[in-house]
Amino acid sequence: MAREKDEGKRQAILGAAKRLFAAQGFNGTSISDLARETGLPVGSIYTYFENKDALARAVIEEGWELFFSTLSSALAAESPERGLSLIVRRFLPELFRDVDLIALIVSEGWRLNGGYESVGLAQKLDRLAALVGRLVTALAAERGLRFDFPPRRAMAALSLYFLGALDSIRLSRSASLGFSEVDILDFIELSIESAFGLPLRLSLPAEDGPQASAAAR
Amino acid sequence: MAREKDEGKRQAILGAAKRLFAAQGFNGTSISDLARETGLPVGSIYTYFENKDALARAVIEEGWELFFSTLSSALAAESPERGLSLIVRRFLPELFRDVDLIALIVSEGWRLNGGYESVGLAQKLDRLAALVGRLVTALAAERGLRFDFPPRRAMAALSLYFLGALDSIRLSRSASLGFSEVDILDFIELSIESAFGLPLRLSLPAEDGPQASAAAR
Amino acid sequence: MAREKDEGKRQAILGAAKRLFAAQGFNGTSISDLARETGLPVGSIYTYFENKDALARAVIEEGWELFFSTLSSALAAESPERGLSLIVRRFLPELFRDVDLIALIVSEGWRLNGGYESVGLAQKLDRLAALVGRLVTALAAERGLRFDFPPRRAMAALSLYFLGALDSIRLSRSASLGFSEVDILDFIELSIESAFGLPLRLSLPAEDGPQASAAAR
Amino acid sequence: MAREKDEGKRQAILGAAKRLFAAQGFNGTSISDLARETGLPVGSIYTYFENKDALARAVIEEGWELFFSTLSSALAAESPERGLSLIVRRFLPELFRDVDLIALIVSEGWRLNGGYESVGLAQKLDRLAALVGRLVTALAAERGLRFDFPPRRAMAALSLYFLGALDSIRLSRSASLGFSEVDILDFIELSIESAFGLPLRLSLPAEDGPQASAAAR
DNA sequence: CATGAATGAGACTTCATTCAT
DNA sequence: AATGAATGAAGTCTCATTCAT
Repeated sequence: MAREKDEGKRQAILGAAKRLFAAQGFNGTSISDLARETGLPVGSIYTYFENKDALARAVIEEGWELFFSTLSSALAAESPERGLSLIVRRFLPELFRDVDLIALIVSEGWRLNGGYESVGLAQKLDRLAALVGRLVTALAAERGLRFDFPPRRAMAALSLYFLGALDSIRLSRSASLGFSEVDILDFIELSIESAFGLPLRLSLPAEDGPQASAAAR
Repeated sequence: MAREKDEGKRQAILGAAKRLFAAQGFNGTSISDLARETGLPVGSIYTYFENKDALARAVIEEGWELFFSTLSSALAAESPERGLSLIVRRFLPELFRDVDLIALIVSEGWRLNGGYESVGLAQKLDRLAALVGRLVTALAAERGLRFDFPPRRAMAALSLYFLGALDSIRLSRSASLGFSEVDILDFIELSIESAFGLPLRLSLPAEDGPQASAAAR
Repeated sequence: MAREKDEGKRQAILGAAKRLFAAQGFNGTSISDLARETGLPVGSIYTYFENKDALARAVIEEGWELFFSTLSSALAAESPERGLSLIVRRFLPELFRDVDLIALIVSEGWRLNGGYESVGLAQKLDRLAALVGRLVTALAAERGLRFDFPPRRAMAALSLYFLGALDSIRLSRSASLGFSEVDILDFIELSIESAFGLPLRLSLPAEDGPQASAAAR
Repeated sequence: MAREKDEGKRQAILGAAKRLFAAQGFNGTSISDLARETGLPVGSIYTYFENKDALARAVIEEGWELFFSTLSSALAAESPERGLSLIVRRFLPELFRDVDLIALIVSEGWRLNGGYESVGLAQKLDRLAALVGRLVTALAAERGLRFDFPPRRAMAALSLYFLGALDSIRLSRSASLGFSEVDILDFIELSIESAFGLPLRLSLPAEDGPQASAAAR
């Protein structure tokens, strides 16, 4: 038999693409950029991905899959409270390391052949909203709170916080704007605490505080 | 004789660039696209702008200038309360018509030769933050509230809300995500009301209510 | 005003394309081949033709137009007899200098985007058949001959002779097959003479005999 | 163990090549096309043929060999009259099923590395001409006719009819030109009959008349 | 021998920018 | 100043052929 497709190379390409697409945009990144970055010859990129569009879609798809599966499994066996803590203190910081990936989805996704539909964004967000929605509802019930948010507004809020956090962090990283990731996280935490009337901070063991994620960059 | 460097043409180019850069990205828009869109010959673009980068910078610069001067003058003579109302119900919806321009600034701005520095983003945001900060502080004082937000976190919050709203709206427009601009605005309003304990809705004359922003798209 | 599109360059490209497409096939001819052949930079080819397909279509279109208009005007004011002589002794030899053009139409035309339809071949042949048909009918009438050829078969015969002559000449030029253009012409002449019972040879002034066309290549 | 260089695979490749080269041209057919068409891996093509050129030469060579041997054996034991009938009514229609193969020879053959020489076209045509020439001479002698055709012109005539028929049929198949294969065959038959003053039609047993060729397409 | 991943030359095409007119 | 043809670098992608497995 001949050589098998080298998964390592595939991942290398995917990684380089994630980095460069996010950094320079889809149109601003050339296949030769990817070749140079990975050390592979141009032709090899096409051994692993049908074309540039397909590569971008794969970046988005696999990035999302990782993100979502990490999130769900993280929340699986936790109490609502701890779940929310986890999201803010563990999951978001981790996610923020891949901030550029989400930027890619948001700012370039629809430019791909076929637009957002081809990336299945609506469906992805629905799943995400459902996941977080369940958590919030459970927590509210537990606390005896009643949110009269219609689902539309809940999704809007979720989207605003999520995208806002991501973009703010991206911005704060590439320009010096006077605030950093920690400030964003603190603000999110504060918002949640005041919305639910509970101190998230206390419910988390100390092992990996906000400082860590702040130090990440 | 009459005119040298016809300002009308300059504006036409600027307008086309704003539209096309935002719609197709900086790299996805060619000078011929701009020529076709404006009806001007290719060469004329270079009469008014040194090159593509300079054009993008001008788009951002003038877009921002307009945005900022509109905002400041809108807030100039108003009471803090009305100021906040105005921002949410008048200014933001108007801003959201140019949502793509801000996206351009955020997602492509730093890609320009020289990065955000050449665009002066930090400085721009500082001015914006100061403006809103004054408003909020005044309002808080008036209401007897005490925010212990350090300026860093205040800016983070502002950035999160601002960018989050913009991106969410952008997203909701290009994909069908189950929520729309009105939901975003409603959520922002609610957040402010609950933060300051005041009903924004009431403080605004009826002429242009939330329906307007809903109808906007 | 800027430079005007240089018709000379356009013709140079067209000529090179005619030659090279016919010689190496459409797929076998690269744009750089054309650039090298014309001495123009690659980009300039695209100033004059939208793309390779459009160039091929133009080659065919303009070649045909020239061919057909030459033919019709040549026949306009002639008696049927002289018309037939002209075709065989003047027109065909001239046409045979562009033998490669017809080969291009026949062997590559349908490979173009859109096939023969996009080239309008059927219509072209109809016009040609009508033109020759009128001539033949007139001649037959004059001579008291009655051809019971249904139009289908007449077109078939025309096509066979026409394409057969062209391909034979092409072949005899690129390989050494033991016969040449003159032999083809002689045979055609003989066929016509025996079909109509008239000596074509006599009816033509001597100025430009078969030798000339033979010497042409 | 059983087989080295499986002849079946070789034939599969050859068949696919004949089909695809004729349909899409030599340059328009990729080795992967052949691999896909045959179900063989790319590498195997190179096990059976040194390279693409060699494959094309083999296609032509073997196609011609088959054609020629079929023709000679068909004519071997026949009277000249029946021989001619056979050619027109049996052999040509059969040949016309592989019209694209001859087109390949004619239009692409000389493009191969080395031109027609490497394919031996001149020699092939000589053999063909000799074969048909013998037949015609015999027939003429039998009928007491005297053709003063020099061999050059005879070959020219043969070539014209042969190539003309092939190209006309090809053309009539890919475009809708108002005539079809039957018309071509009828015209050839008529030409022969009038040249030799004999009715071909009658000399052939009924089993496979002109209808067959009509039905052929 | 069989396989198909690897490779890099080269195909078509676009485009920012210049500059003759 | 106005125009748009000219240009060549660079982009995406294909492909014949090789060669590790």
